Amino acid sequence: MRGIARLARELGVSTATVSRALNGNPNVNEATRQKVLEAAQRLGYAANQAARSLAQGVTHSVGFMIELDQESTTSTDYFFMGVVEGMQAVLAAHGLDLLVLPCAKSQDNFTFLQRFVSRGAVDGLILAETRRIDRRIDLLKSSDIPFVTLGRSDSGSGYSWIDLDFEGVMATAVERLVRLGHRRIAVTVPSNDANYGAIFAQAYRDNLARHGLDFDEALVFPTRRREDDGDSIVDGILDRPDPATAIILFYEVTAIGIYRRLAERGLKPGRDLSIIGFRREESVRFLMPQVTCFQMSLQDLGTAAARALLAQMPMTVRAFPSGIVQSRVPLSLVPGESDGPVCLREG
Amino acid sequence: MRGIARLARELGVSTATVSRALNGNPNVNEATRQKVLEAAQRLGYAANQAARSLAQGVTHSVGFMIELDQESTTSTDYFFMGVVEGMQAVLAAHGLDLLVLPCAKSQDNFTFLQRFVSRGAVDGLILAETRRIDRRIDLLKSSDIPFVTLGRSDSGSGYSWIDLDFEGVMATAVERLVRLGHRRIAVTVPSNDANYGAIFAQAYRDNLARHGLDFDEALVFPTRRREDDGDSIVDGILDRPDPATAIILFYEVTAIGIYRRLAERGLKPGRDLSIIGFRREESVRFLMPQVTCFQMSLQDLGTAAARALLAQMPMTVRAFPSGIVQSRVPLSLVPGESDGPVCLREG
DNA sequence: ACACCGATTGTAAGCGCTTACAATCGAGGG
DNA sequence: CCCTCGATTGTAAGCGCTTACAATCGGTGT
Repeated sequence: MRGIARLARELGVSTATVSRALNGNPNVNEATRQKVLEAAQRLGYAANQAARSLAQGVTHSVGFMIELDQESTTSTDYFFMGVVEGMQAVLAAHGLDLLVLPCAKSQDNFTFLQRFVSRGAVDGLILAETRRIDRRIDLLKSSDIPFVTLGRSDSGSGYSWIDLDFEGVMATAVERLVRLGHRRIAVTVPSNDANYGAIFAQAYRDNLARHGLDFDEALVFPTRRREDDGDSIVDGILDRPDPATAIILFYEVTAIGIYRRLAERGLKPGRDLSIIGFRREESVRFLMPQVTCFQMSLQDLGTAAARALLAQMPMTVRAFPSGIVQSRVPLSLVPGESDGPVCLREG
Repeated sequence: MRGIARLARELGVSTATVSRALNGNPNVNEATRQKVLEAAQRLGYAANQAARSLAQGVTHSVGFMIELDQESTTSTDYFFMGVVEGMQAVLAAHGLDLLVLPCAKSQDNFTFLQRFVSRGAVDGLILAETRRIDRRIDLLKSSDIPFVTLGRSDSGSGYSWIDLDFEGVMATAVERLVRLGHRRIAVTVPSNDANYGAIFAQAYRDNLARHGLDFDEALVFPTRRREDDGDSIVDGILDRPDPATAIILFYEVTAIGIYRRLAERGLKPGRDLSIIGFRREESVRFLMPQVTCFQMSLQDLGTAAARALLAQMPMTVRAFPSGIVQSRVPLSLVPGESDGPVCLREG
């Protein structure tokens, strides 16, 4: 005999009483509860997870699905750990375990997710790297499992998401540059299929318009998250009749290549070309002059996502309202020396 | 009625037959199996995880416990993603799910682990950041759950571990520097309580001895994984009667601070001070001159750990021998320009 | 024609826990 | 002193799946 039955026999009570005592059920004599807890402690007993889930119909755990991208492993990860930290803290406070579920880029992320969902392995899900069109969202919507996505998609609106405030970032960046006298502002956008690229690009257009600036397709540079697009960008910006005087980077690392190319051409970042990076990255911290960029708390992003999830989960106590949450976490500007007043030196 | 029973009724067979068909049991008529599979597919059926685990006594999942260090979140993560990728691939090929279990630095990692173990939430475990003395290892040894640690500990030897080949790295580094004429070689070691620090330091002493060099406590610098210990290191090395001419860094980022200080003193890395870094890092890729360092495949580390775990799990098919595995994954030297022949300029 | 056998399927007993419902007991009310 | 009621505990029916064991059936050997 094992498990709860053993404990029960040991104490001369029924398994029901043990179960109640362990689960904080109020219908147990306090003295009895103490005896049970003591014995459980002494025998190192912990309820079997599977049996519990089966009987209760819930797992007390939520999954955070991430995708492992062989190519950019060294980068995305760095992003997630902070986020996971925030999530974990909030979920743990509500008695939920966070399971990070890594999906290899090579396998179909839809099938991967489906397995966990249809098997009832988790009570809730958080998705990362949302696509513009993402079947996973439809899947989750049609199943009845609570979920939150990190990033918006175009898959309708009846669900919760948390995203970065790309619009706010872009508004601040453009306004800052305009104040400094810039009228021709270039931009880099991610070249992958994640939705944030489209959002970032749209925010760029919107904010140019807001300041009465013309949009020029030639000033938009798709980049990957690596430092070596500097040459084409710098040359593309400057070697034209109406060169741009500033650029906003989606990936801050791009600054490295740009700095390099500027140096080769005898130009100085901040004077001959103003540069504003988006999300602050570890590997760029040491670049001089420091890149003006935007910073955020990854932990906050995580806690926001966790809370948005909890808001949909059936539970008795909750420190915040329930329902659908759609919000953008703000980033703050970290001024550097990579931007400055437009340089009046004429080509 | 739901689950397997529904499927069974739908098909006019017993639940036992459905279960057998779904689980690849050979005692099922092939035609029947096809019908079952087709129906399951059609109805989007997948066996309930909890019920399955309860009945079988196994979960088909393994946990990878990592610790979230608020301070170094931005760094360690980057390490894990590659590792997770390797693990996931191997485990998935054996029908196991990998669950990454994040433990907040603030909570007791022993209790955290214990919960998952005693609740039977996973069939196997992989531990990261092993301490010299690590109660978790004793816990796992006394429970009967298969496990592997990333990193050695002093907790006996009857268990599997995978570690980096610190000894090999140090041997190569010292030998390289000795060949270049260096006789006074400094070292930085991590200042935390993980076991690898002690191992690295010991390997340093051993290899100095091997080449007949004296060990000097003053040339050992504890550092954290950040760039700003450069001043004290450079000054500590050079402002002494018998300055060191080379240094081996545990954390490659330390090179950034060192370069900076060297520059301030009008000195050049590779000429006035030879520098060899340990594990190659993203954020140092752009430092000039490039740091000579050691590189490894994080994926390989992950696959090695996963295989070592599988070697202990009860299973019928396995592509490699079972038993305890203790191995070190090698790193390869990436020559840069940060080291060179000892500079004969006399103080 | 009969016992026997392998292939296939069904029956039913759990796996360890939760929980609706019944049972018990002592106290307070009439 | 009997009845009702609240507090506490026990009983037992599942939760959805696996699997040992029994049952069925068509074919074989004699």
